[in-house]
Amino acid sequence: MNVMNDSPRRKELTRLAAQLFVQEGFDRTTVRMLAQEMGIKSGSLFHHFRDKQEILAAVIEEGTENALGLARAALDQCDRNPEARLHAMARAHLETLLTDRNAHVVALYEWRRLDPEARSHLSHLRDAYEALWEEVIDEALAVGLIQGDRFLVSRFVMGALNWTVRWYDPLGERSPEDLARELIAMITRPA
Amino acid sequence: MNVMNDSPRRKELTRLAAQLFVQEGFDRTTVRMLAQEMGIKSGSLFHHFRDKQEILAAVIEEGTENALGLARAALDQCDRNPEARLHAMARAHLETLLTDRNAHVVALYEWRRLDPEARSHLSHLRDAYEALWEEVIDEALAVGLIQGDRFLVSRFVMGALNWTVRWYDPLGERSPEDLARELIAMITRPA
DNA sequence: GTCTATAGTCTGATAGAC
DNA sequence: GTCTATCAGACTATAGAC
Repeated sequence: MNVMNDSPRRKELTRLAAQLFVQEGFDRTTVRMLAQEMGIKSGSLFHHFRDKQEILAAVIEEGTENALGLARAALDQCDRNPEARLHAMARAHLETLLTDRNAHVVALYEWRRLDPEARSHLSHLRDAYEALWEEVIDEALAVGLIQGDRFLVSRFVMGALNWTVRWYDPLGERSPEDLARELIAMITRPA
Repeated sequence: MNVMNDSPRRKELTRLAAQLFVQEGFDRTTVRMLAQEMGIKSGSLFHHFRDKQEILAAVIEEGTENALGLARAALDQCDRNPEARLHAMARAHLETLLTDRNAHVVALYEWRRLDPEARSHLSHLRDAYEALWEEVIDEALAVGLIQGDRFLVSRFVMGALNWTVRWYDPLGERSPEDLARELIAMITRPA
């Protein structure tokens, strides 16, 4: 058994699993469905992952790492303007969720299906991502760009963003960029 | 078989099912768990409901009807002030979601698990509820209380509200009323 | 690394007695 | 309206050959 490695094969399997978990949900996705999507038989799956739980953990880890990396990159390309930074975070977040509906969606919507050990192992990553958000929101509060309670504002903003998965139409006319701009406009006060 | 009736017994069973569906999710809730919670054996369940799907449909119907009724009642107690009406809607929505975490949560989070027939049967109810929201948001847009695209604003607001289920702590210090006030303050422009 | 074959468990649902 | 008993199928995971 070849668990806990980072082989390219495992990466690819994780990517395919993310897709199925988004389409069907974790509970309804069977190991047979996963294996078929990967072009192998269900028994072979357990050479790469100890059990189904480990597949979920791999997907969520990848999704959160990816979101964190993209958010940091987006912030690095900004100047120190709080509105630009808020916008960059919202845009990066929406692109990880909506562009090729993948691992980040699973991280958000199937978190509760993780067993306790995996959850505590991955909570650091998740906290780091949320801390980045709270940092940017603090900056916006500090200059009066937005007002209110830091905790509530960040939860409301992330809720508005995360819920887009439920109604966004990738074939429609609006881009993730459009959504980010409208959301930031909605919550910020005119200068 | 006694399906499609409105006996008090069935109402009570629906209420208990809602609770389990919220705790465990629809897929992970077995008919045996449902039966035990109701104090009967699993076979007896199918005297009240044709199948597991019908239990879900009953819960979602009840949750949406309840939310719709409470929203209408809240609006009737308002004057015509758009901000008061917005606040009343948000508060009613949060109370159905957070006060005794019940059928409305299932309606929002397990909608995709409905089979096509049930979905099309219940979509009228759902649409009526969303229409109420868009009406109130239109009123706020008309007087310049909020700005932006009607469709996007309503989706963002409902996202912020619906996501509260994931982080709200009923034992914490904030009431649904507090949340409603903060959210409306966040999105409205000073007069 | 993938296969076949299957163990062992749990699932939704039914039939018929009371 | 509830019970017991059970069916038939689906599920995760394992063992051992190649």
